[in-house]
Amino acid sequence: MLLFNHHSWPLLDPHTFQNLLKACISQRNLLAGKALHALFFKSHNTNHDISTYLSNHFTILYSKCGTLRNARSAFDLTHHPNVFSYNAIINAYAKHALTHIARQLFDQIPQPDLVSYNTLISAYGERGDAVEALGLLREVREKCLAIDGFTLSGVIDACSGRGVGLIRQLHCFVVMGGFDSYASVNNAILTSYSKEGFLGEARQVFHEMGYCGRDEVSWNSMIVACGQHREGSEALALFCEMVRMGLEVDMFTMASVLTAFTSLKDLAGGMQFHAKMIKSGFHRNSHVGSGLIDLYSKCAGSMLECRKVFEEITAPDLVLWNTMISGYTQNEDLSEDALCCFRKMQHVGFRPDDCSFVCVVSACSNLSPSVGNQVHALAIKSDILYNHVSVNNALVAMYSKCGNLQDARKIFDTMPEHNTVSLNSMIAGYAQHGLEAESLRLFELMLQKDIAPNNITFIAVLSACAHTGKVKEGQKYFSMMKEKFGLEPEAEHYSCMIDLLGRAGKLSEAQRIIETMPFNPGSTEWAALLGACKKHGNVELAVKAAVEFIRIEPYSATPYVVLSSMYASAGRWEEAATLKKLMRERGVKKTPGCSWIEIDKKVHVFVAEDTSHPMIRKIHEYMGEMLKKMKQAGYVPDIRWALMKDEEAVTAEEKERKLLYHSEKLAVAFGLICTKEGVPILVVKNLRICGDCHNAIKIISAISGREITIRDTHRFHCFKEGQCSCRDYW
DNA sequence: GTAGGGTTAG
Repeated sequence: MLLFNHHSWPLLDPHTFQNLLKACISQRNLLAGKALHALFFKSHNTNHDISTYLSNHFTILYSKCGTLRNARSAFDLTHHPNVFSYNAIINAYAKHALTHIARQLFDQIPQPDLVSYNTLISAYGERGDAVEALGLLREVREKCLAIDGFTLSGVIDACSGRGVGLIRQLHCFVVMGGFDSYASVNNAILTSYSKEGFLGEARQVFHEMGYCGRDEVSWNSMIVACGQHREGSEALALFCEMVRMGLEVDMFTMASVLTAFTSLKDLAGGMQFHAKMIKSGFHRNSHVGSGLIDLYSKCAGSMLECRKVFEEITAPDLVLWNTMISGYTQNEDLSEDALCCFRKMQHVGFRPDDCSFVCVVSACSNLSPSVGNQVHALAIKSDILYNHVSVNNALVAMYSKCGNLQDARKIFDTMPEHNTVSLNSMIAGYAQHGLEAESLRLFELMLQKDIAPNNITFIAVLSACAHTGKVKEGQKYFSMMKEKFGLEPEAEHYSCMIDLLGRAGKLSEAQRIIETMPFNPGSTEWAALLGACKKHGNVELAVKAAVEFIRIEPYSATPYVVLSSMYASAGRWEEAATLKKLMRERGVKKTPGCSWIEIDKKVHVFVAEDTSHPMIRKIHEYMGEMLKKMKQAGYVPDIRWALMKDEEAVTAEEKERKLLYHSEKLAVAFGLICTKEGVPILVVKNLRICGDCHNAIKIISAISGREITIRDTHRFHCFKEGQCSCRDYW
């Protein structure tokens, strides 16, 4: 665009120079801008006004082009920075998530104008800091500056995710102030309603905008809202309408449509759409690519496909990398790959942002605790914890999943502020560890502090009640959900209620829930009922639950295994054998039990009766000795838990020996051998802990004087001085 | 000189 050379500079009059710089700014032409900057230094321009004008505009240029360092030095060289260049540099810091520096600069502006306020509000909006954003809004009003659409969309964005009540208030404010004709404001309101789980309200905003009041962003936002609420066909209908109306369809639209397919788990539809996009070249776009990667990782579980998509992208951006990391994270077996991807991303020059950390930290929940510590250290070094509640939340969840409730609480107590997710993570952490009193106390605190609970909060609260048999409380919270907070219970809440009632022995009430719930019950609900039947020995209801379970998930071993062991316990051997035969014929395979433990940053894996570990002889010897002591302390092996192949005729002694070599016992024994007196032990298991192991480890904890924690697929069992944190209610 | 639409935690 700029054809000149520096020799022509003396001939370039200041106004032409100004115009050229303006052109650089509007076209974001960094290269030409830098050339102009070099000329500016050589020019020794004596006109003070023009010189000031130009200095200010160089700050704006660099800020817009995203080169923060250049922007800062241009800003520092400006003797009289005007409000324009202040605003530009504040925005640049905000875009780099350096809100505290943005704030410092804002405080230096002699007379901040509305744009200054808007810029800072949107910076707080980006990090969801409602308190600061609302404070600034108040200031704007006190100064009698006229609020505009930018102000409000920033404030709404900041308040998004803090409960629908706040959004309703803001919506009211918008209508009263006559801002409901601003597309941007309506778009922000629409999105906030959707994020809070209120699709109806989002839809209403969209409809009230009318065709003339909408812009492309409105359509895209509504498509995303539908996708998030699994209204995929509505999303697609909107997309078709957009095309029919001749509206511009861009990368955002494409990405939005993809979220609809993903939420519907409609892989085939998504793939067709992918094919169409290949024809139009959209598939090379990073925005669209992240939608595609999300689709393939969530619906196909195929990271291979994701990698193919990734390789097609012309200019991968940070979001694309984050989506890849998140894809690996969602697949528990690929947590290591998530970590690799995180490293690679940094290697090619991307600085991980809050999202990257959130994804990688949650992958660490499936890895050894020391990896989590390392990533935590990196987060501290990257200075990301101060600014991002989300990363702190992920750390709380990671530490509690890794069995380290103390560190989880430490982070929770030191984080700069709490939001709904923070409370959810901590409440769920306590619930998983069987500390329901702490869980419920925190929930009450949440209500006192006016932090709005959401669907996830209630899952944690209800599961805390279920884990400890607090039926009445559970029922109270279940009805509170809808009555007090307008939250519609989802399938998972019904599962919790079935679990709560079932475990407490109220089987018919649990059955009634499953029969009357407003969805078709899935395998989770039947599994909860089946588990309850096993606990309370109701074979007839168990058969019904198992049949339904198998109908939904024909290849899951759970219903077969549970039901056959129930038959065996009831002495109904023939039926137990028939079931096992059926299982074989149908090719249903039982997942082998497997436990792991980390010693000196190395993970040791044990499979039941596995003899491949180099120290296995020593472990067996140790267990033999331990068994003697255990028996003296009153341990009676519960051979019902020794699941044998039906054709094997086995003696009680053989069964006892098999029990002794269950994976969790081997891992615990290994831990006891390899660590010093008094060091707590953490073992992770891929299935639920077996009843005999539960009993045995209680006794081992007393004999060895150690704290032993087992994390199974349902919860934590923390054994100490002969007792388990679950108080045997599991 | 400033916004709202793609990825993320429980």
